[in-house]
Amino acid sequence: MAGISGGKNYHHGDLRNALIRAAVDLATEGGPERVVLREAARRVGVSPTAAYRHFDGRGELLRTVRAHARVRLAEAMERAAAREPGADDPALAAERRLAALCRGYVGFAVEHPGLYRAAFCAGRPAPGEPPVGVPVPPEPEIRAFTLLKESLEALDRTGGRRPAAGAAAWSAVHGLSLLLLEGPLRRLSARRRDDVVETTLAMVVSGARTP
Amino acid sequence: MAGISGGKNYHHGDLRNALIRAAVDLATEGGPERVVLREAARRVGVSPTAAYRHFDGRGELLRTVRAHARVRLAEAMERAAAREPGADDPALAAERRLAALCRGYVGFAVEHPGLYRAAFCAGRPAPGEPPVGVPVPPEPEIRAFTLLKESLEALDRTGGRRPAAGAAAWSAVHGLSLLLLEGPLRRLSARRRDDVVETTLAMVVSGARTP
DNA sequence: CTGGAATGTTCATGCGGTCAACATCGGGCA
DNA sequence: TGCCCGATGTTGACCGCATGAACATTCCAG
Repeated sequence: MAGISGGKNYHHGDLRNALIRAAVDLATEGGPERVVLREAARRVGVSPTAAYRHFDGRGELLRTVRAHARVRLAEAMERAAAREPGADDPALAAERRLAALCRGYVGFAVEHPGLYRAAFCAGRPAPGEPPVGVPVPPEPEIRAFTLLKESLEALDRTGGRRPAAGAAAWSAVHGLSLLLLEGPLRRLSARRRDDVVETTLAMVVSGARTP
Repeated sequence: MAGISGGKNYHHGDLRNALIRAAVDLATEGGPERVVLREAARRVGVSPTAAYRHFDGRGELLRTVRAHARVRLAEAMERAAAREPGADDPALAAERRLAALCRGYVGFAVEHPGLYRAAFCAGRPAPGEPPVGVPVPPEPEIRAFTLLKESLEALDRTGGRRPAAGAAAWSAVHGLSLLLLEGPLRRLSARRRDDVVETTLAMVVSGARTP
């Protein structure tokens, strides 16, 4: 057992998790492209190749970080929705929840740009890393999307809804986040940014309602 | 003059443009991360460092490709809008144009994934490339966005419109494109993809209209 | 106790970005 | 006309990164 014994000298004891933590830190600091195997190893105080005992390579390390980031994103969305006051009218409540989830989504992206970008980085090989030949394995459901879908289904029960509205809503918040983070909408003042966010949310909600 | 004389031996004659062409090809094939200085030079048949006589480094080469890609994107949008039949009702015509522009946008992204991603890649340094210290210079207007804005202004003249609706519309098409390209919406059948696109477009149009 | 399985380390290869020093070419000025 | 300088390429070298092979160190099961 790796138990509480912690770090010996030669054998780290919990290298895998230590590397993940370091990699998540790196992603938080500079996004997925900053997740560099050697740097993670360095931070943990171990030789670069040691990581290969726990990961297939940089790709798998990055995928692990991505999974972590997706969980954090979903948590942020749920927190935002939980803060939202309820409403007597179920239709109104459904709308509010949808908007709150979206706000949580964009808020997470703005507050943790690197992590957010890591959450959706493709497994695309970076230059210097040979491309994988294997077909991409099916990915697990992304909770952030599930939340949006469920929220839209709730709206559904209170009125008409367009099919595929979930993807449309997701497109809007995802695109907005990226434009704010690294696109031409970056360096918007917080005030103007909120305007854009609210306008987009209104679009999402009204777009989901029109049948 | 570099004239028609073309390629001597030692002096290429038009290296800059040849490199740009090669780099655009690379981006078309594999997106911005495939734009590798050494490879571009290789394709042109020149030594890697020769590129430094014409570009500040990989970063500038990539920025040049990005500018090119943005122009191509705008052209695709305008072509799509031009194909759209007019309408007697100016309001209807405006809606149609907006939808057509968006369709052109997403269509370009789907048809030229690499180039599209290159169009919006941040100047973020790739690993192996030291980060630039200089503050990012202001970027020129992006024509794709201008087109959307103008289209929304036209809609405006025929009815109410929310402020910042341009950014909202852009967010939707941009996010949709990325989700289709490298996000969880990739490997959707063409049929389902069209469904999602149309639903998103409906969201954009209806969202722009509600005051 | 002890030997094999785990887990790290060292060494080496190959690719990419970039810089400095050197080679070539071509056109303008004496 | 002829030569020299600046523009344009080339070589060679350095550094970081991803990875794989071979070797070292521990630890635990038998």
